[in-house]
Amino acid sequence: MAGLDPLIRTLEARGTLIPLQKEAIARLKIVEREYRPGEDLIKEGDYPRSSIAILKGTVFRYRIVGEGRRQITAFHIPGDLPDLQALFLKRMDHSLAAASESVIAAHIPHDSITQLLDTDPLLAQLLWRLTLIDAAVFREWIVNIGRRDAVRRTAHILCELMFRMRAVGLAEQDSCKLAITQTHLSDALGLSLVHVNRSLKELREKKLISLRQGLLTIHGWKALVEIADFDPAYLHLK
Amino acid sequence: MAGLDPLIRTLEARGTLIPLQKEAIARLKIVEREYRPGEDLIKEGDYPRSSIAILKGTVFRYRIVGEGRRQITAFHIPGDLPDLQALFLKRMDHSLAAASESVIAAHIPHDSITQLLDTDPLLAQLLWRLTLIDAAVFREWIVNIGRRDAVRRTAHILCELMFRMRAVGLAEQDSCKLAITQTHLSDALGLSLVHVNRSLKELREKKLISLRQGLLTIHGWKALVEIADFDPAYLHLK
DNA sequence: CGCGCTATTGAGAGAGCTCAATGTGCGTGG
DNA sequence: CCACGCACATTGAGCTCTCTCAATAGCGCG
Repeated sequence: MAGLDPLIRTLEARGTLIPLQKEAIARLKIVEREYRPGEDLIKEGDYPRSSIAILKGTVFRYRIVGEGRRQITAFHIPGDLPDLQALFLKRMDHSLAAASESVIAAHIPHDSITQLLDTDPLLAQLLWRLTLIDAAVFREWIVNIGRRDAVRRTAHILCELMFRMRAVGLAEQDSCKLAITQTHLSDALGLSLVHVNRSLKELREKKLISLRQGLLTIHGWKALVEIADFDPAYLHLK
Repeated sequence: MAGLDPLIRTLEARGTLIPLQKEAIARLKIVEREYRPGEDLIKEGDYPRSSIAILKGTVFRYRIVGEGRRQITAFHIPGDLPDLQALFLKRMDHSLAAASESVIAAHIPHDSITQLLDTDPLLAQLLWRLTLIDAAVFREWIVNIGRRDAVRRTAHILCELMFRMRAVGLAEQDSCKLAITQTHLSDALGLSLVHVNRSLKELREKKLISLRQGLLTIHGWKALVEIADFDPAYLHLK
């Protein structure tokens, strides 16, 4: 029963589920699999036949461009469905990988999702909504990379991650477990590793954050939000 | 009857419509409205009660950040549904404006869209698919802004726009009408106006493109695609 | 104990930015 | 029909934010 609990929490943070729907989700036949740090869950060009729900760990989407330059386009946390779009966009146009910690993912066959959608239009709407929120986050990332300098940009992504972890009950106090390295951050922010390190240093020296060994802590939420110009409206949480 | 033809062409470029579905779309009650260059169609914070189908002209989505820095997150061309997400994400988290030419937009009440979705699950899937493709384009923009230098980045967006115009029959030969200025491009690419001008100059001097008075022409498609590292897979066209 | 991954710091180089001036085309009023 | 205003495009020049190269440090694990 515990299996898809994270997914249910994620759905409830963004919409409403009645008990019957939770039961239907809990009844889904899933295959759990563990992935090593850095391992790909799906590769660009794949045609997945099931969708993934993250149960544990951090996952990111990425594309390699030019001569090995990597751009991360999203981070995903437990409860997320990072490849739901493959339900209707058959071919993967990007890859999905486990971040610095081993990841446990539930594979849900497309067939059973489709079946669920057919019988429950409201749940279908909620899943659609989830993909729309993904898109809203992508837009915010465009804004972040396009128009904020390195320190604000770094601050913004940390605000987003903490906010999302909180929304699904994965943060306690001001801390949450986030197994991402500075290399991940640099590839997500379109910055160099060195510059991310210096931006983090600046935030650290202002006593706003600490990030080490997979633990993100925000000591000065208010000031960080101010620097980042962070407005959580785009996350469309309840 | 001519009203929503651009929308039908856009849908058919990304999925299949049977005659019955086209008729249902053609029967939708719409209100057409014209917008002056620069005018907002929708503003951040609005709660739209209808969705927009662009019939003529170029539209863009944007957000203002910090001290008036604008980031454009998408361009939209005739046939596009640039605010379809508002169907399930009630509050707009960004604005929508007409580019340099007057725009004609059809307003389709959410009620009639919802009704259509309820009675036609396949059409619902196609519209869902449309929003997923939007998201794929957002991802590509993240990659473009995050990891490509100015010239490649500029080349890439021009490839995308031309490709999309072609897909809905709005390009002839190597030219298409695109009423966007260098200011729009700079806000879309996360570059300064001056630098976009210089990037365009470089592409122009290599005899690859020309862009003036709202007409984009690509003289060296192959070389441009090469420079841009452009792969249209992310547009998920048929 | 040493390898490998991640983080940190220094320093020089460069892509892209800002400020500022000039050019160009078009619509409008006299 | 011409002068003017306005929006957009172009070019020059100096500056700065961010990058790359390179070296060092810290930590966990076999």
